[in-house]
Amino acid sequence: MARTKTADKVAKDPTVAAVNSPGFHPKLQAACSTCSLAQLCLPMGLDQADLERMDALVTRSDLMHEGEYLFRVGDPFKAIYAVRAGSYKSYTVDSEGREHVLGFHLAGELLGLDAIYPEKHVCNAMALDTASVCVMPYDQLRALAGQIDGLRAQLLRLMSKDIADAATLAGDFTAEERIAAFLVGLSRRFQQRGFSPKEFTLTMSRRDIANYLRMAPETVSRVFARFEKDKLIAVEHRSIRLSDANKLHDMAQCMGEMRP
Amino acid sequence: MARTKTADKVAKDPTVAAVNSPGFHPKLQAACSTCSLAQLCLPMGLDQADLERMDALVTRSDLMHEGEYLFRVGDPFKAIYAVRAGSYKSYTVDSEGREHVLGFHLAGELLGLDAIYPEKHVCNAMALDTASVCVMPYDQLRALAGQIDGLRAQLLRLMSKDIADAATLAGDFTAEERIAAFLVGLSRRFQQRGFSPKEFTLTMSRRDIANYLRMAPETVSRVFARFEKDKLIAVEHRSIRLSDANKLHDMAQCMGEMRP
DNA sequence: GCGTCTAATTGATCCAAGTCATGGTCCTTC
DNA sequence: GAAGGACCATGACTTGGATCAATTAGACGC
Repeated sequence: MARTKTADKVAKDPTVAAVNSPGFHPKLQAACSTCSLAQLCLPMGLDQADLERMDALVTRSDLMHEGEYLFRVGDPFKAIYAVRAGSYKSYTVDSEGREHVLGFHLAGELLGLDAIYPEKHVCNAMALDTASVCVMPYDQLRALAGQIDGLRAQLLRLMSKDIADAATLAGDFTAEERIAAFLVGLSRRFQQRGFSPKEFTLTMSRRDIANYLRMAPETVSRVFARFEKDKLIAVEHRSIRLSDANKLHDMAQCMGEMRP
Repeated sequence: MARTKTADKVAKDPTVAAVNSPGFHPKLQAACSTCSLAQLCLPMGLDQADLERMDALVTRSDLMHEGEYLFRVGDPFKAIYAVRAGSYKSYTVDSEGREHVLGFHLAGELLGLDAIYPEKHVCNAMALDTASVCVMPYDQLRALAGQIDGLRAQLLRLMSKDIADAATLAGDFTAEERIAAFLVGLSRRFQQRGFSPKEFTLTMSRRDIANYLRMAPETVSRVFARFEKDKLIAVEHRSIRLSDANKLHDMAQCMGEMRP
């Protein structure tokens, strides 16, 4: 069945929209020049002088807690965000009240790129755990991207990647293929961030995973159970161990890379 | 059922890869400064002087015929293309041999953006009818985007739009919702290009539409038939008349905008 | 420690859409 | 203009995964 009737209502009560709320005043300088994520993030490849110019425009948000919003649909678009720590999900709610998870965002990944065109946010971004972001005011970022070739190139690269990844996700694949690709993609992303690619903890609920992968939460449970029976993974609550990454990789192969 | 087993093999024989083939030498200057599509395309909003700088880097391709390739998976990424006339489809073929249509591209729309990150093409782009493109060598384009604020802004806007559109398409919707959104989206795009939003001709086959929308070709036929019975549309071969655009729009509402 | 709440699992049933099969229509091509 | 071949439409049947229902397991407050 194509559409999950379970693509259900928003889980959490709308709590504070941390960054755009009136009481929020990011003041802390961030420092791309000393950030361990710089090689995954926008400053990739910049030299020391250019990193310092980045530092001048980037500020960090306060710590946000699970369920808090970074931005909401309709908020004016002011800045691109880079996840500094923790993780976020982005999602929309359609006119039928169904929720659609667009992505999960880990440290070093950008949020808000889809708001450039309409100049307002078109999705909600919610912290999945204790998290924070670097705030890059778009006008300033765009201006700096005019001056620094490497920054401009990397911004375009990262947007290009988002386009390709979204297109892959849109493809027609079975539940098993999608889940395998999801796990393999997460594994790779954790590895890039210096964590174990074999064992990691999911910060998102089964419901969010299901919603992201266009299936019912029950299907996620069942496929996890089947994968466990087939000794591909070991699941316990939200911690996952990939026991047979090769087999999983084969199953995910058809989707190529995926960036959940 | 999630995956269309009918996500079938490539339809046409691989014919000449027109632009990247050895014999292809685009020489004709294109002229953004006099192009009627400039307000939809990359040069949107540029002044006369900047348009002339665009003219200097843009060349036009020869006319291509139905079934010819603009680029193929694995081709080195050299340029972004803007559709000048006619239409293209972009698609991948996965490791199981299933075809996945990523999009249909009309005049003024860009092709090749997903190749920036990997520096090679990750999909095939095939002409659906007699068509041509403007060729914008990426290195030069990126350099010029550093110098012209409006060009940089528009490039980022268009990529932002692609990200949002791909995410929408990835969502979980019924066959009827997806087809309604497809028709409404096409209608709007034809209108933007000065054609009737009520009556237009599909350049793509039912099979391509189905593949793009993640369903079987039979489902497209059946939904078309149902829409016709309900007096929403009138179909004859590949020409479509939207008889009740409002109703269609309501059905598509849940997907927001869509750019097939 | 005990009640409450929500997330997750598991089983039973159902249905939207996929698959298979047939026939029709419109091109080409020789 | 006959033969071959894409397309496309439509009916009959099947099925992957959704839905519904019941149960269990943590998490949190008091």
